[in-house]
Amino acid sequence: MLLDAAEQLMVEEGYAAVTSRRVAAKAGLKPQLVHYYFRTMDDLFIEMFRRGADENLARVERAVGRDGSLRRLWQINADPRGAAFTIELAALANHRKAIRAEVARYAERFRAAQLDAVTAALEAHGVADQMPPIVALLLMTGVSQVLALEHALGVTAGHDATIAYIEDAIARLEARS
Amino acid sequence: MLLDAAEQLMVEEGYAAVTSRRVAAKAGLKPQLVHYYFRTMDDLFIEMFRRGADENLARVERAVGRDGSLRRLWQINADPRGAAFTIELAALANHRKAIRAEVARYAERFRAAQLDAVTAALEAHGVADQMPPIVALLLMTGVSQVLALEHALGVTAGHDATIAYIEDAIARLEARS
DNA sequence: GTCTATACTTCGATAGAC
DNA sequence: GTCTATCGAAGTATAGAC
Repeated sequence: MLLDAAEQLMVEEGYAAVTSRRVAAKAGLKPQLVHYYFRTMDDLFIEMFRRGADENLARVERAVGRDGSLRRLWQINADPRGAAFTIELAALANHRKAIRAEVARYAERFRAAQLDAVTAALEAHGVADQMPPIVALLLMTGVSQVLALEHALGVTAGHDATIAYIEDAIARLEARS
Repeated sequence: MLLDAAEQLMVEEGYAAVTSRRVAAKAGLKPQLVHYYFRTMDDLFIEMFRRGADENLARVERAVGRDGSLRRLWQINADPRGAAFTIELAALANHRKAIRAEVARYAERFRAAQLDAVTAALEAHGVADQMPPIVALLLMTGVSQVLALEHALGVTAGHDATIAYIEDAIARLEARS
């Protein structure tokens, strides 16, 4: 309950709103219980992140295990849920070193899980020599990230055209084989 | 002096560290002067953002005015300075609506300034029909953003390959005409 | 324009009863 | 495991002297 409350607070009002008092209030508990279960707020942040990261990683690995197509990978990356979560997390990691180490470790695992699928897909379509899989993955990650960030800001010019372009490119690639 | 102090604090320790007491201390002044000059902390944040945004926009417009090549645009976007600033700003905009409106307005002006240059460059190379300029711009923005964010986290796998790929792609495009 | 003084709120964290 | 009580620090903001 406390972790749920903390996650919700962070997405809705930013990491600065994740205080022992407010987290406890949202969970209907007393602030002291936050310290009872997590001792410090840093501990709570780390637990909150780990829980979400593990879920997300498992979700990607399951999806890729069933269907490692570029289309499927793009769908996973393009999912705008959690954009606010990602942004807050990046900001938080920027100046809490315990969080930063945790996020960096996760980012590498996440990247590796996706890279295998991208490599296999590009090789299957016979274009792995034209673009290194890691480059394709970073391009895909980057564009989905900027779309999510701008969407959160309310700036969406060119988004539909970009999504259409990428989906068309994937379709053309898949039609080759 | 207060705006400099605020900007530095935000980049180094996050927006939560930008308090009247700390900003004043860094500037060698009393906290009350922050309120004398900006009344509220929201006002300070907005002033701080406007100053940086105007500088940045002018810098891009100057550069594009002199040399609107894709190479030049990529260099501007790939500049990792201000990555931490961007991340904190996005997080801040996420939950302070006064800031959010300001950031959104700026994002649109910034995008427009670059779009003109990308459009002209793609047309000059005769490839504007293959990829809409707005798509090229969003791809470029996205990849430079993800590179900056990961760099801040200390995750840099594939970065060199991606930069090399993009620079090579630009070189091949420019060699056509 | 800068200072002292101050009101009021919220924060993290702990002690100790039950 | 949950409670009451509490400490000390830090936050925003204002009033008023100089």
